Amino acid sequence: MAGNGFARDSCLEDSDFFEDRDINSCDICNSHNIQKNPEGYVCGDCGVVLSSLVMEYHRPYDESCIDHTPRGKTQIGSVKERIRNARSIHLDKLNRLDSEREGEERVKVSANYEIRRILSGLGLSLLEVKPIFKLFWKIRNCLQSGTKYRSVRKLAPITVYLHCKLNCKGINEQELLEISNITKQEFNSFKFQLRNYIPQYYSRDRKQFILQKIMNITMEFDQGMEFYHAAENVLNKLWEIIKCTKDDVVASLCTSIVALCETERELKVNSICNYIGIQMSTIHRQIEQKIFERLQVEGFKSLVRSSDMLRKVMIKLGVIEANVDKEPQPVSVIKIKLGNATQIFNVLEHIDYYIYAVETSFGSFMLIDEIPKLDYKLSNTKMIEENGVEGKLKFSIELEKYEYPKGPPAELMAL
DNA sequence: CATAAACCAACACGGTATTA
DNA sequence: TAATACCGTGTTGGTTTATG
Repeated sequence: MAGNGFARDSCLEDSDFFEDRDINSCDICNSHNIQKNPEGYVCGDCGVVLSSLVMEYHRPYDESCIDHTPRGKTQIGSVKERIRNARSIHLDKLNRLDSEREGEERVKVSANYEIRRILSGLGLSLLEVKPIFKLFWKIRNCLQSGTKYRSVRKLAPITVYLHCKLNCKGINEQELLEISNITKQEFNSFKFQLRNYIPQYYSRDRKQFILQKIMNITMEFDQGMEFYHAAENVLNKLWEIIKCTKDDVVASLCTSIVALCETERELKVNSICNYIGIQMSTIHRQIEQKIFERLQVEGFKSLVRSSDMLRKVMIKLGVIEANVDKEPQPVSVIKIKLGNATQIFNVLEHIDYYIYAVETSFGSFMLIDEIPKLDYKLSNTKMIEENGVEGKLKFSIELEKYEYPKGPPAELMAL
């Protein structure tokens, strides 16, 4: 019998031996009146509980016993015994509960191990293990058992990634995928599902993360705080237009705009892209689409060739300051066409802060940020340039006739 | 029948040859 | 060597299909 399907259970021989053993006499009085109850064998005459157990405990649970089991748990009888027992269903349940608990504990250990492995593989600080594990456990408890992302090998890298993103720490997605046991498809499809488990991921403060990147770029190219603040300004002013892409791209876009708008143009867009690890063509397309096409500024040739034009647009939008001394005053008229404005409550921001979705003449919506103090009861946008203090050019948007949004789209002149 | 996985289309992004 | 053009690949987010 021994050595059949249960060969892995090293105690099988013992249990067979036990089953066959003759328990028909009391250890003390040698009476043959032996009663069996669920807990053990009792002598019917003297009431002594016999040392022979109804069930064997193959795994010692007594502290004085040395625990040789690799999994370190107490097993309730052998498989055979559990099946034969009258209360086998109950025992089975207990056993399952027990192994479940063990499984969860094993997951905890291997998750910690895996998180450490990934962090050190990426050269990140191991101080973050605890919060990452917390996040891991939180997500895991949201996942139904049987879901494939519950496995440590898949969930751990995702959690590390999330933690870094949520805490504004740089993380290289490619490296992460390389050292972890998860495919790109799985990683991405899970990222897509994330909003169900970690809603704050989608409302996280991306700006902070991007600003960190901008700071890195500033330091890398010795640009000084002026450059940083200019890029920060670009980020804030154009946020609603440029935000729909990766954080890295937004950071490089902001710095590239500032670099292109500088009259000397010492800092090359190319080198920014190389540093961040994106392609220059990405910035090219971003500026072409997000800036020129969105604002319907005609005449974009290519990234660097159109940098003068970009500078003019930025000055007109009040994103960067005009250099009054050297700069010839802009002559060309830049038209920004906007349709009807609709007021949207922005849940992510302060309670009395509104952004406006403006339908452009080509159907899509453009969001205008940073106009919180306007009287939004008036609509039909009209952009008016104001001469503010210190010769700075500043725009405000006047909203009229909000009650009649069906009127013809207003063509706005930003002059 | 509910949920996860696979599929798909649009478009964002990256690689590279060519050009200035 | 930087800038540009072009095209292949990757990503996204919704829809359909499979599965238990």
